[in-house]
Amino acid sequence: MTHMNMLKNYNLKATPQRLCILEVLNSYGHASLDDIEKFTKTKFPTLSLSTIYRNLKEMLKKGLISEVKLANKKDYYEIEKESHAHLICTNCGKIEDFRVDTDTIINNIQLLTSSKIHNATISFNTTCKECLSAK
Amino acid sequence: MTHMNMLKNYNLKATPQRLCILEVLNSYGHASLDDIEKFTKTKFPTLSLSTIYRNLKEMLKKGLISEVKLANKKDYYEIEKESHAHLICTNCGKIEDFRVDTDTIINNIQLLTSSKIHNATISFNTTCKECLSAK
DNA sequence: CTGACTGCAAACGTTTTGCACGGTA
DNA sequence: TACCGTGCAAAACGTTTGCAGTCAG
Repeated sequence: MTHMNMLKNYNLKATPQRLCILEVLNSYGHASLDDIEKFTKTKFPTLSLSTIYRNLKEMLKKGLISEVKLANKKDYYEIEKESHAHLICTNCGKIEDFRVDTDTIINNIQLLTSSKIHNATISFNTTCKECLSAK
Repeated sequence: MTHMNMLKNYNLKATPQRLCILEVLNSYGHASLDDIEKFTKTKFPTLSLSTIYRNLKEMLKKGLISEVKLANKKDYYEIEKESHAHLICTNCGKIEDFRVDTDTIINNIQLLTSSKIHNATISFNTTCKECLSAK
């Protein structure tokens, strides 16, 4: 789906600024506020920080994007997609997605805790394949 | 182990302020900055915010405590303990620990990704047992 | 054409810092 | 006693807001 249509589907006007933010998120996979600011400013020198803040908030509220909070790291933003875990390389800083079958985990823990589980957030600190072989 | 000894083991002087912060973390299980400020101020009206900030930072660096970052929530702090997941009730806000066998999960993902996994961070949004039965 | 969106600047809340004093080991 | 830790006030930083002008639908 085009970013244009994504915005329309969530009832947000397709402004150049919003398209530009989605473009960063899409090409970076996971982008911090600084990433977004730097990237957008190169294409759009007048794009203001408040616009970035306002739009991230708006898109978060509508569920178009989601926020990734990691210990000892700044927050990252990503376009909403099917549930996945994050692999963070503590050596090179890279963040990768990894499909995990959360349904099985969730069912298990639901039984063990007698609670209703809505969703899971999972991340791993790693040394990635590339960093391992570089050593 | 006493809080006094915990501080000594990590080469931190056992000041009343630090003991008080550890006392909140211990009794709350998970405490936000506001929780800590409110609690400490009742026992210690002059205890300053900078002291709280400085000490949390110091204890985090030494590994005496750890930071819990949750989506749509402020940060929480907890005394470092064996690895566990967090169950967050989206109804009453309560945060509970839950022992999970991360070793099995970690071994699996290590094989699948050819990376070295150091640790896992896992949390679940839930409706807890009590909130479920209250309905 | 109209309401939603933007840029700018100012306001705001949170975290950090400098400094002089006080307390732990 | 020496040095680390504290309280206070000010500075720095990140985020939000008000407003007037602009643009997408």
